[in-house]
Amino acid sequence: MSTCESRVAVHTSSEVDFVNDGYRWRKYGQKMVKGNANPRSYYRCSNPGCPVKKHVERASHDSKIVITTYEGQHDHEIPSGRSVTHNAATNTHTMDIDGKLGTKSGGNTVCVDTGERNCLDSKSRLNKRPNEESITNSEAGDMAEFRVISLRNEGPENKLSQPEQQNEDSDMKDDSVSNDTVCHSSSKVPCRSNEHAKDEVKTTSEGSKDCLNVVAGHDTPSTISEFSKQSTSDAEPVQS
DNA sequence: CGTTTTTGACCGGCGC
DNA sequence: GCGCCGGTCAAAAACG
Repeated sequence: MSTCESRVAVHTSSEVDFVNDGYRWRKYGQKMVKGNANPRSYYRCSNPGCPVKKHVERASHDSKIVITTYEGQHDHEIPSGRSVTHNAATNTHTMDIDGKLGTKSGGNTVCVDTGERNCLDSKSRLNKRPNEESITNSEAGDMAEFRVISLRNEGPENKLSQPEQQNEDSDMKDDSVSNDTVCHSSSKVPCRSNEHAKDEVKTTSEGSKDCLNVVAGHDTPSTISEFSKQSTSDAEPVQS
């Protein structure tokens, strides 16, 4: 169980602290965590039997950055009604991203998958995990672009946030992060209100990358370095 | 009326 | 062994 858990940290630049991913979530707790003035909220998938959980918190130094950590995999489809518990307020802002490439106020989302989605494949890429891909695409209803980086950790790597900034080198050398998969996808916002958002997708390749670094740089420096690397060279295969 | 949120308490793991 | 901290539970309140 523990070995096959998947953990995905999603960094979202948004003013509301909720990322609409298409699923229904039920909040079951909220806690103040050390080193962060903002509380962390704990959600659980409302679907009966679904083990997926997620934590939502804001970056301590940048309240615009929302860090959502997903745990586990949904064993069901996205609720057709798309009756998400919260509004996808982000979407509205997200659109602005289009005109704000490179600015941190965009609506970019950075996903860092630090879990073991498939214990078996250590080096397999997205094509090997249709699941993840589909999830990312459809579930990322939240905004224009989504990037998922799967860092394969064997367990001890629970702390997504490195205490200190390490060199990307060390990061890559790290045993716990032996494999990383970059999943890059652009998704259209699911909500009706988003129907206006038509072209946010187009900025995918460059805009997100740019913002990506900005956003990520604030939070998980080391991871980020990988981001830029990966996304630059490896991000595309996913989608197309 | 059913579902979700809020919030304090409780529990287990970890470091000292 | 003790204290701290993160995560979860559960009862009550709020909401649609």
